[in-house]
Amino acid sequence: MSNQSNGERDGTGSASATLGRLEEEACCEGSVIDDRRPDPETVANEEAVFKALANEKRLAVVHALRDGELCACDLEAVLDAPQSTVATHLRKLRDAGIVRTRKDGKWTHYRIADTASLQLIDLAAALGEER
Amino acid sequence: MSNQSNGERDGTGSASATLGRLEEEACCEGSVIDDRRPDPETVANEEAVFKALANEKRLAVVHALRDGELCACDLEAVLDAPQSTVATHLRKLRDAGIVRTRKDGKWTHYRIADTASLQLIDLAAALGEER
DNA sequence: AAGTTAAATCGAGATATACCAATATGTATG
DNA sequence: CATACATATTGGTATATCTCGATTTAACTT
Repeated sequence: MSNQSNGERDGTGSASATLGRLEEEACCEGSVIDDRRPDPETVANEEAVFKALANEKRLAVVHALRDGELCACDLEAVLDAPQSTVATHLRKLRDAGIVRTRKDGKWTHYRIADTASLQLIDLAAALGEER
Repeated sequence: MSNQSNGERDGTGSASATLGRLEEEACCEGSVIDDRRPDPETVANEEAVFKALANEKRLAVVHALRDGELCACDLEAVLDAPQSTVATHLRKLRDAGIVRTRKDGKWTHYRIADTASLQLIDLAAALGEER
């Protein structure tokens, strides 16, 4: 596991390398920092997706939709929660682009928008197990 | 209220099934529901992972660690936030199993625990874009 | 041991999210 | 158009999470 037996030199390098002895006195360089800052827009996208899925009930909805679309009333039964609560969660999943809706008369059918969401969830489950 | 019409066939005449025409009068079956309920433990695992990543600063940390481990002080600089704030976020990532630590004297080095986390983030970014 | 630095933890106020009853909107049907 | 039903939205409260100064713990250094 750990890895990092590696031995990469931690980047202190530079002048200290010339002396070599006791160069352990440097940790925070300052040069690294700028390079490691991620693109804010990318992070915002990721955050939106993760927030949408960071909830027990919304995850249960996505799981329920794995085998095909369901109407809101079915999902209400699956979650066993008040109608307004379920509707709010569905709204958030929709806003996040995780699910799409199909209107059929007075019913609204929900389905997974992109199978990538399912991959995402499977990955998270795997990661979560080995905690 | 919730429940209400529930699953019983709405009394329009149970015989409707025999005719079959205009059988669009049924949406919530009741049979579907039980089959579609996910395993609570699985959902809990997924939720823990998604919660850990559903935060701008913690995502920035994971991104920063893509290219290799960094010490807490480096991450403090990356996030540009007070030390205690950063430490709290790192604690959460550690509790969630997203990162691991290596103690080196007075420094603590953080690294990604499992590259699956990176896949996870890439998937989320892709999903987030096409919103 | 006293002083210094890195990092973790604590405590409390600020912000966000979840929950759900009540209400509103939309769509059929009599 | 009155009624019933499916779903969406609203508003207020409960709960959770974020933030950060202050404090503590731990590992050096002199």
